[in-house]
Amino acid sequence: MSPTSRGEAPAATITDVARRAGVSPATVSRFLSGQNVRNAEVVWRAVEELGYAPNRLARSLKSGRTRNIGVVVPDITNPFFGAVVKGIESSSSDQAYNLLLCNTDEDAERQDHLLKTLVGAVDALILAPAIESPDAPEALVHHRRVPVVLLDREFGDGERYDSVLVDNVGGAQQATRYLTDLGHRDIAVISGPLNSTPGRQRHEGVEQGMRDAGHALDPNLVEIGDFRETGGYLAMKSLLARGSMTAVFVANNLMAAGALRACKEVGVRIPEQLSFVCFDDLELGELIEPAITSVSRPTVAQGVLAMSLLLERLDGGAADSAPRRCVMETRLSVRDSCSRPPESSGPPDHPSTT
Amino acid sequence: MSPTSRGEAPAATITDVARRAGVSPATVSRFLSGQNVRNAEVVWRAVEELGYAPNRLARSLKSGRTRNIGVVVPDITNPFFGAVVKGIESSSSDQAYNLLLCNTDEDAERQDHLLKTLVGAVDALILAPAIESPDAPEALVHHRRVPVVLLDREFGDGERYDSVLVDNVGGAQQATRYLTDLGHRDIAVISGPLNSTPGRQRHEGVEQGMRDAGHALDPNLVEIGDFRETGGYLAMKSLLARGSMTAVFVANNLMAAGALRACKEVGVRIPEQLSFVCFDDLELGELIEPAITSVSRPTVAQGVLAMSLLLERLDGGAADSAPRRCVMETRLSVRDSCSRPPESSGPPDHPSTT
DNA sequence: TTGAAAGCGCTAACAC
DNA sequence: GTGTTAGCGCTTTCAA
Repeated sequence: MSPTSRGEAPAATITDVARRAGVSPATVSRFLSGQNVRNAEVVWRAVEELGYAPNRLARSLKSGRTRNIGVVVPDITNPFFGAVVKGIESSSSDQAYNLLLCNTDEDAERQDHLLKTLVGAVDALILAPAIESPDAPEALVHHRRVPVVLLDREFGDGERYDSVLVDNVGGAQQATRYLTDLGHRDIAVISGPLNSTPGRQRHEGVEQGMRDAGHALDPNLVEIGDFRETGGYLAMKSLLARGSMTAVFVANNLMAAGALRACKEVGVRIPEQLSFVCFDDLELGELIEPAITSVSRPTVAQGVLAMSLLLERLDGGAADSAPRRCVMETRLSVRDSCSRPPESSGPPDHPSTT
Repeated sequence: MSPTSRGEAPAATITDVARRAGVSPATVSRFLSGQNVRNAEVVWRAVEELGYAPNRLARSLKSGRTRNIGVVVPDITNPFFGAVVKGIESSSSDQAYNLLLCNTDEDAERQDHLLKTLVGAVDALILAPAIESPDAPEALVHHRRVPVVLLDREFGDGERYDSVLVDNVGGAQQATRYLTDLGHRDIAVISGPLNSTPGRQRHEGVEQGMRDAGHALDPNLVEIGDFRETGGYLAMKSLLARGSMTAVFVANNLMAAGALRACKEVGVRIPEQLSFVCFDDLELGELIEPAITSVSRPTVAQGVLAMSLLLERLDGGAADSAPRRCVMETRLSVRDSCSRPPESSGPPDHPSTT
């Protein structure tokens, strides 16, 4: 009663091939792994005729290696991670590794679950931890034998893994100084979660930048977001309702999109009424009016680097060397979203009334 | 000479647990699968103490099932597919399936390679084929036993798989009629590859819409793009150089972004000089000036549906029923990128000179 | 060069 | 309820 008899044959095994070729399974195995075999011709034909493909599961069980690499990111729809993944992909495919791409949705619990199921299914891991993870997740600690590269974010307990990071402090600091140089002093910040590496470091960068100019961050002009669009929107709404800033720094692209939406909704004109800088380039950045000045960083290159660190641990000799920490540089891309503060806020260097 | 001795112990096996608990491996296996066991307490403790986790490879080899689902998309950075993946994820996690997300980069060869390595590693597949695939890839045909759901695109040889699609013809047609109703007649089209389902169908929809209004598509105003940003940019550039259209329909979001960039570069004002419609909403759509009128469609919901079709084949009873073809509706989201054509192009209903 | 045999870790009969 | 046994498909000693 099966629809058609063709296509229903269970996949051919190495034994089937061996039988057909009149040799032992061992010989077929050797042939497949490129060793010299007397009847290579015959074996090859048997393989072809049966459409034989080795069972990866069995192979992995035997060898202990899966040739899979797990890639765990908090949000695959964030263009930043999308670009990183492209970088990872581009340098993994040649190496005959498969990528298991997974999304944690910034959820530590989900991440833990994911890692648990991933261990055993992958030979190595590239992990951009969810923001809520202060320490390495249990699943990771338990299985130290899998090489791990941390991406974009670290754990509080630190330097036990290879990592690929960017100079968050420097980037945010440079952006802030750009604003102070324009004459801004009342600068608002929409930061990311301070328990995440980029959230904390970018915040520090802003503080640093303010200090450089002899100012201090007004606690009343600080908002903490969640690195997501809605967080940025709400934070900006809140700032606009109560704040008196002339400029704002937003800690990532998604929140920046939300913040811009809030500005648009309220009718705040950028840069006339408010100067706007953010960390990370915005998707479709050139179409947005005005083009947003932002802290740019390598994205694809971060992925490529992460992958090459991993490959060194896997194939190369660097298996047991000390963890490496790579920090990549940022660059301020000046566009059209910043100007000098409106005159009304008083000449920066002559404190008038207060 | 190993750095530390701790953490180097090979992962505990079921036999280790059995030994420690003083029972047989089979008993441990039964305990783990929820059967009643006399010394459950003891076994449980042994599991805990050893930090035992079953080897998924061995388990899969035995059972023949991996509890992995492959998701293959042409471009993970396309927000459309990002949203679809979110939908897929949301309905898969509860079901204890892992997602292996893969990117083909619209490359048929890469896709074929991917599918080949995926077979055996997954129990099922959700596939949005690369545009170049006229027929089902060999890897798929060879392994009919894996349930497949086609997403967004079909193969030329058709209805052998479940599929989740949208009404491309209807959506494009509606958008076109919206333009003709506004009085446009010289409507340009930037289509996707005509050998892909959405490319062809959306093109047909435009032709249909033109016919409805008693017009015909001017071959001189048709460009074929590749569904990517650059393709849209180049096509628009080309149109602007030679065309005399008053409106343009762009077949997807990425090309629309490119086309808009081209317009901006050349200084064409939308909608005053050119009305603009596209298929698929644009990322950050609300921030773009003007907001672009587009054909919206379910995205997350498409993912959810695809996953539920798959789960029915996997767990449910529908294993052998006929393939189902689900076509979801689109909706025209009217925004600010269209207006009546400039007067100069002549009154639509009074053919003046010709 | 090749075949026989053992075993990777787990589960499912089958007997007790 | 439990232990024994066999085997999933493959690779890899070990002899020949």
